[in-house]
Amino acid sequence: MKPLSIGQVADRGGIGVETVRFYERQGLIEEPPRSKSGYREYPEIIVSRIRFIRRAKELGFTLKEIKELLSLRLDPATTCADMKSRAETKIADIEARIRSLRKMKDSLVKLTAACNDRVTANECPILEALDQEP
Amino acid sequence: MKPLSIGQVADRGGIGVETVRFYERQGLIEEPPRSKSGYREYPEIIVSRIRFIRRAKELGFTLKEIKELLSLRLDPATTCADMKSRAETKIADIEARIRSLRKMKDSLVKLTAACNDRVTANECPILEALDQEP
DNA sequence: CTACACCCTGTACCATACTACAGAGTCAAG
DNA sequence: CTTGACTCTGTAGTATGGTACAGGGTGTAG
Repeated sequence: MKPLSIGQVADRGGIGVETVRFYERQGLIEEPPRSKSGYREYPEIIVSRIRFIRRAKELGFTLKEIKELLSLRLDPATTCADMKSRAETKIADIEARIRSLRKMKDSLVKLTAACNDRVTANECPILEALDQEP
Repeated sequence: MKPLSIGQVADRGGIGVETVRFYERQGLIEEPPRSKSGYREYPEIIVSRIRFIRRAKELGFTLKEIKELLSLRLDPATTCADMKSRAETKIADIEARIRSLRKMKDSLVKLTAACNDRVTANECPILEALDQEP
């Protein structure tokens, strides 16, 4: 089991070398031991750690939240219920963002529909709407 | 029609004084004339300009996009169809973001459902999923 | 032995949309 | 005339998630 260089870790994790160092600075991955010349020497396990980070990012977690998830994972007192609760909070969060985006979309759809009604007129309903009183 | 001070403009527009200056630096509002002591003196119309910015932001446009909308508005060659096309691009954009969020949500919902199935087990399906191979 | 890829630290930079000063000048009320 | 609120410029900081050097040292293949 030879230790991995930072470049090998980056490749296997599907991220950049700079990003690995960035995650280290952010406390998402711990500082690995160094070779006598100062090179970082990673155990294989770090790759799954990076995969964890990537998957969690895909699920909408921020790096700050992922840091918490990672420390939860290491804590033997963490229960499945703890993780579930985090996931549920994030679900609520995502739902709120979806609702907000849907509101934007609905307004825009209404405005473009109004455009269709008066293709010939010079005044544009979109510009008019944007000038409305609060 | 007395000119408005930057503070009055900020109050009426519902934004901060620093933000008014920031918008000026960003080219979203033009530089107003100055009093003999160097104070900015705004015409009333600037307030609707700021309202325009605020409403467009609420619709999901970035400041950069809003800057374009504002210059389109001033250009007499701009047609309602131009505005409609911008709005449609933004709608597509918002829909993509909604789809992406929904994907995240679905994955999280599945994971929390898996949690329910094995409340007694020690291993957590969420942590397991995050450790999966790419 | 030389070339070239890789690694090191530290710092600065990208976009986004502000926000917060410092240090100075101005305006209006009492 | 003083006091306090307001304004000025310019710069720097906030959060987010990286990316890009510069200017060195290291490791290995031919």
